[in-house]
Amino acid sequence: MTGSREKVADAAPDAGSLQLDRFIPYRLSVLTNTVSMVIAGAYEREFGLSIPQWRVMAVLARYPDLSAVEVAERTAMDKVAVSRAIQGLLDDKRVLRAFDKGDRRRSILRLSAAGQAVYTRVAPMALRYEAELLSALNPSDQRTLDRLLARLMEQAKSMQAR
Amino acid sequence: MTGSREKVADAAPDAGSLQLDRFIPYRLSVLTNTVSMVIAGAYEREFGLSIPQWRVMAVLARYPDLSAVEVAERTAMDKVAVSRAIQGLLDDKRVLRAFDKGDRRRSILRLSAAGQAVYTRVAPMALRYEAELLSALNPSDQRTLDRLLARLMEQAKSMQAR
DNA sequence: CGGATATAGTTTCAATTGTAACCATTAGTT
DNA sequence: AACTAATGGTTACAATTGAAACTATATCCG
Repeated sequence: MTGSREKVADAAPDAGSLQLDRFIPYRLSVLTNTVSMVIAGAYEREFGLSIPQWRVMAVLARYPDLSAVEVAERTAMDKVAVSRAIQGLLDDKRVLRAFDKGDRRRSILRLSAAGQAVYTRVAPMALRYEAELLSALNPSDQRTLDRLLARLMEQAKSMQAR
Repeated sequence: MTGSREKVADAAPDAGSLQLDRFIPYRLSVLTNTVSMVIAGAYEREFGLSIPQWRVMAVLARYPDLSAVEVAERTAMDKVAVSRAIQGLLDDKRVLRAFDKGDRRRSILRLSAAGQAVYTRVAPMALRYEAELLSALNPSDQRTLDRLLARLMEQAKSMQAR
């Protein structure tokens, strides 16, 4: 019925045959946005935390006394984003800041008691969301995902380097 | 050596043990951002196209004569983003807009000849980037990725629904 | 018909984000 | 010491994005 003659019809011939909903970068983007919105909504609702703030708290919980640039490295955020997240956390008294004796530019950051308290509640929630997402995959596929993400990240970084 | 007593040490005990760089939503986000930046930079540099504009063109190439909301559905963008992308494409004369006879609210969008010409150059470039990214995986892993993304997207949508 | 409701799309305004410029301090060089 | 360059961090400004309000048209229902 459909294709006996040429010149389009309904499904266009298409340069190199690209279909958006099969295009991996697009699918990654949609997936990430959906996941982020779900989780960010919960952080915000329950704790008044933005995603950047959450990331900063997560690294400070595990590695206290980092400087802002060290936080930036470990969160894949730029230093401006880190500065802003920290400012908010300082305002909310969830982070304490000191400055290095030997190098007075360098800040030394850690969670306050209040920050710790918040963190011990956010972290399990984050892990539950992750677990719920991954529950769509069996354990073997979960390990595979882990591996594929690592490889893709490597490759993406090398593409970025050029 | 390390763990015979409790109460911290250097690597914090951590609520439920969360490590940011092992946290899937974070890794997805970093991967997506990296990939998007690489590709968006190329679209912008070579064609003056934003990612939203590129998405709109991709669906119109394949499905001409959609309305703006139909474009929105097929690009996972909201109607404001679509409206703005289309405005830019109209300004650049890469998209033509007519209005439905029977329902004059409804627009009917398609690529102009110039838009088609651009598209036939962008699409192969997009596919090359995708191929380069995926070249980090063997064919079997590529199929697996496809499957896992589909499952995760399903699950993310169902989480969002609540 | 006339009034409420819904839909397509745009505009407006606020919040978020990115880039560049900017202090302050430290390190290197002569 | 004095000058330059580099580093840590913040600020300022522009661009992007999101949410809500708005216009126009169409539909529903009495």
